[in-house]
Amino acid sequence: MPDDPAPPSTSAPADLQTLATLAPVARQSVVDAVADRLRTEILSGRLRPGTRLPSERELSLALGVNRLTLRASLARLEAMGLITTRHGAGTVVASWRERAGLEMLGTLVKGLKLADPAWHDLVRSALELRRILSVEAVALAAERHTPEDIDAIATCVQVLQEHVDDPVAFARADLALMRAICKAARSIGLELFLNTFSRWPDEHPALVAVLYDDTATSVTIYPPVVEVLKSRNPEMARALVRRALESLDAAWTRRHPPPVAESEQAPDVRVVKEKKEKRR
Amino acid sequence: MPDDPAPPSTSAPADLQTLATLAPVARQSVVDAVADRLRTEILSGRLRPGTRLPSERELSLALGVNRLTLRASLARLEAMGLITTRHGAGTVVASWRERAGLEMLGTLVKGLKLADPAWHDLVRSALELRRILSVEAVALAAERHTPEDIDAIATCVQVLQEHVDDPVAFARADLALMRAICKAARSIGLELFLNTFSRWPDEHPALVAVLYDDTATSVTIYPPVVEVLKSRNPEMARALVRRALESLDAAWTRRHPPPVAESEQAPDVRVVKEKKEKRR
DNA sequence: GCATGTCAGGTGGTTCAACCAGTTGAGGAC
DNA sequence: GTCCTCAACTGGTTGAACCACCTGACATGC
Repeated sequence: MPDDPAPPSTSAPADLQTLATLAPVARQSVVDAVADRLRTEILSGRLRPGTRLPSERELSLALGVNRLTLRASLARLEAMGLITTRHGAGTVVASWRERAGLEMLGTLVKGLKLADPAWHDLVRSALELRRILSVEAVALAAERHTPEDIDAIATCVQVLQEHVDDPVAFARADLALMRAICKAARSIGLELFLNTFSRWPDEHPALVAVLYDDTATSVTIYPPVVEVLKSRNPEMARALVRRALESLDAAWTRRHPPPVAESEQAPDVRVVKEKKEKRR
Repeated sequence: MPDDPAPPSTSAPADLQTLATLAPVARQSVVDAVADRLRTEILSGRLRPGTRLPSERELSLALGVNRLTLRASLARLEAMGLITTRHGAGTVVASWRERAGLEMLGTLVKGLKLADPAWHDLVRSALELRRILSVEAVALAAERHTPEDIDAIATCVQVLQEHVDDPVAFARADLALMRAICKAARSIGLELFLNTFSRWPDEHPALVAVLYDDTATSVTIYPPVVEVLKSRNPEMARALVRRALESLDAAWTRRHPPPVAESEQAPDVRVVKEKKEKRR
């Protein structure tokens, strides 16, 4: 290993800097590996919706794993809404655009390169969702919050300001703040919605780093939000947050322009044309 | 069986009416049964977040199923974000309010009675989410739609008007319309968001019937929406849809007033007090 | 000719017993 | 006291076997 960056060869523990930089070892169970493999095949479009998978016995043989292990992978894919299994009938690839949940958004983005126009479309979509969630959560919180809620939110804002230097930590703090606002909005639905994004700092740190690449500007919008919450005026809150986030998102788009200007829609996300009303 | 409603005893096939009324037999696999059982225990609060489950060997013995069957159930619960397993360490109940996805909303509602204040809170939350989704989807669609989108949407509206008499069919058509609008909005995120609700007619028909209990009024709001879409004015679209849905939701709340007026927040959804910032 | 019932072969679902692999904490060596 | 070792847990994986279910081809009856 000639070019490795100085592995500590002493018996003394490595310094903190090294430890912090050290990415956690990517350990993947067999089940994970198989599930990832099949997931990629489906999301990339190589396995089209409606395609029938080989039987579990064949597939397990082909992949070199035990049938029960394969079954665990398939169960995971089914929970994600990527396949449908029927006892005695077989397993078919489902239409993920119609069945998968929001958590698929992060997975989809991860599977694409930065240069891909589809990547940009997905990230734009994610930003839109965040904007929608934030605007409405603040509006509802403006109506329903208690003094305790305001305290919790103010604390979160303070924590946030301490992490301007680290995008991922900033994102985590931002999401903690959003949770406090959703709690103040008294909406379990919004909280569950938020949960989808809460996992992003852990599961997609690279993506989060790109999204929060201007924490210095982001951090300026929060104090006014706290103030407008106190005013208990949902309309004013809505307008303020919308304006702030639209300006943030516009700045982000300027920093990350779509790779191909002339293509109006992403050509690489396979939109499977299907007969409408194929109900049930 | 003395009071059964006239089971057809002739050899001739039953009339269509009877067949249509016949609910599909509720078949549940062992894995489903075990997963449901544990899910209920967790969502009801009898198994608190942080509680460590018995080992798989013990639990499978106690439930009278094979360990592999139990494992399949546990895998399902983990996918739902209700538990966390660590190789060698054990399985602990997770905090579903911080981990579960949006699809848990329907499950939560299903587990409660209509008389429960918590039921009302959850349904209100669901209505809020639908309103948010619809308003923003229409606003984005107003900016980005093509003539083909308008055609598809108009067709959906037509289908919708044919199902005013059947709440569940109406809901299905309403969701098909929403999908068309989300497609016009060019937002995969909104589509995935919508997918959570798309399963409701199949998975929670009773709930859907309660939500869509005034299809006659609902159906009147759609033609203006199509018109405002054509205008390509997102602000006007936003305002129109918001006003329409707020009025619909208010009427629904008048028809279904919260069971206990004085309790400000639902006491029955166990809000587990946890130390903040228990990060990672 | 056509509708109906039967059944073999293939599918996913479940069980069994055994072993592999990671975590934890008590206890011993220093 | 600190550190290492290791036994005794935990979940993860395997193989073979059997059960439950669906499908389509085929025989049967009208």
